Amino acid sequence: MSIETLLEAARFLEWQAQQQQRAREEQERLRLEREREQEQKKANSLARLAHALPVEEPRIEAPPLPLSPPAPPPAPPPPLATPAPLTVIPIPVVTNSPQPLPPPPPLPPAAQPLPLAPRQPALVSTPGLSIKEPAPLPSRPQVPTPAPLLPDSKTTIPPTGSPKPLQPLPTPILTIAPHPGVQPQLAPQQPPPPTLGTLKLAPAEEVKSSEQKKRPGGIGTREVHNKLEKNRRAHLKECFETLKRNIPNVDDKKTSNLSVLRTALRYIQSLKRKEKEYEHEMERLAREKIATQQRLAELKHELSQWMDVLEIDRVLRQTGQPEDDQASTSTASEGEDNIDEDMEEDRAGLGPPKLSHRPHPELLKSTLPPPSSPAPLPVHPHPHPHSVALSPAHLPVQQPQPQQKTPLPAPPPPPAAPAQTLVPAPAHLVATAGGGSTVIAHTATTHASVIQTVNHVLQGPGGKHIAHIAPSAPSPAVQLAPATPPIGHITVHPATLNHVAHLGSQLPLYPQPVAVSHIAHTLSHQQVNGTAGLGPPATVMAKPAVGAQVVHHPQLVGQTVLNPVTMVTMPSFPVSTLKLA
DNA sequence: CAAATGGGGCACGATGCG
DNA sequence: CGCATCGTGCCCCATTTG
Repeated sequence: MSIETLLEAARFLEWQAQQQQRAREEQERLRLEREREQEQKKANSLARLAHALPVEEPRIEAPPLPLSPPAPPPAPPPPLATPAPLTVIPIPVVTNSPQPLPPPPPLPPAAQPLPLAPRQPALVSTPGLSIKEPAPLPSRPQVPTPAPLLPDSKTTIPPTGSPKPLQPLPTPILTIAPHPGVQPQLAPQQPPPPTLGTLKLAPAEEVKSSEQKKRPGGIGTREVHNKLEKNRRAHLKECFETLKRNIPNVDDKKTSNLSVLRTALRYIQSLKRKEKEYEHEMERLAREKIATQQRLAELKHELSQWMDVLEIDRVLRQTGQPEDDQASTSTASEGEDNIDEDMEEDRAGLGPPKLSHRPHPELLKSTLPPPSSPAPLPVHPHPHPHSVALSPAHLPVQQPQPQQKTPLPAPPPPPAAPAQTLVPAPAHLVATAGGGSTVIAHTATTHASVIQTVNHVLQGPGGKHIAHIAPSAPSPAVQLAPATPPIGHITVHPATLNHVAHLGSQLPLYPQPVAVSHIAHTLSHQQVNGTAGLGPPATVMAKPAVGAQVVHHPQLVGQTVLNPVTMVTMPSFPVSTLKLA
């Protein structure tokens, strides 16, 4: 026999088994009905019922049981495989055979089957059989092939010697079916078969019969239940596998279900911890963000305030001293004129023109020799860091000299170059010295007030203005905000100082003209102080004593400086801290 | 409405395997 | 020996039936 034939046989058996099962189910139903009827009709029905049971058994037995047990041993897998499905099926075959007799042989001891057998075939089997008969018929020819296989597994079949080869199978099946304890007895021996759970009338066990009655569908109750249970376990296993796959660092093979659960538990706990950590981190970042935003808002607010003050200054200038502007511009000296022109040019190109001038009257009053100054120097307490206008103001003052008068030979080296230091550094405070020498103290931040101051200084009659800027510090002495960074630069030193320039009240005056000898630049706060950044800015301002701390600017030495200006780069400080001297 | 019935799940014991 | 698998009994719950 080829494997194919075996397979075919197996298929056939399977199909047959299915049909048999159906038939069996129907038969059982009918049987139950009959039994009821019988019970009702006959008081003695119990005994008869017992008879009936044996008859049924043979049916069931046929395919399934024999197959399952024998299957493993016989080499032919295909037939074996079939058995599994067949296990459910068996009955039909028997039923088909009009003669229940075949089954009885194994059962003979019971001897009861006889009466029942006839009934069933007549009642149940007939209808069921009638339908299914066709199937069995064809099966018969094929059956032989499978039959041998099965028989191989168990010799029990031959003994049955039933006309149908399939029948032998049933017998073994019966053996399988037995009650839990009986299972081991696979042999077609009689006792097991009767025990079939499906058969309600297990003679020996009344209790079981009652239980079985509870579940009429019962043929396969146990089997079905086993199947379901198997599925459930399979599902359970699958779930464990899934769980295992979702847990990192788990050996697929080593881990038992228990270890999987433990590992999963640990993993979940670690995840929870991480989650908490991340939450804390998020909260921290959120707080940080809020704080930063608040800081930003404060800065913006501060900025707006500065802008307001600046605006006020502008208004004051425009309204209160229009004349001064005109005067200052018109009265500039020749040299100053040139400078003015330069400044104007610069303004045009670099910054808003209007911010350039209008010193504050108070400034002039306080610092200048009162009456003489036609153009008061504005002191702008508000060093506006962002005002663009300031830088241009400086540029004209300082750059023009090299450019116009005598082009400087070479661009000064980055650190020492006056041009660089001067130009970029926004003027903050300006102190002017009469007679053309001017000292401009300025912060690193641009401020329109500086421009204005410069303009005034330059435009003032004879360039002899003295601008005094003093911080709002309690003492008259110039005090810059203590925390302010060091003074940036003193960029230009007048070629000739005819006038006294000073910063604050403490600035020493130059009683006499000073010969043009050098150009100072880039004096740091510390440098001016003579101390390494320890001294407060205010004192620095005063002490620079302008001349004392000067550094030579070879490029500018000997050049004509019409309107010498000394600019001191000062750290920006709050406007509030400054006040006009 | 109570009992019967069916489905699903859990627990236990038995068995096989590494 | 531990673990997985299987079969089975029992229980609980929802639905059906009388």
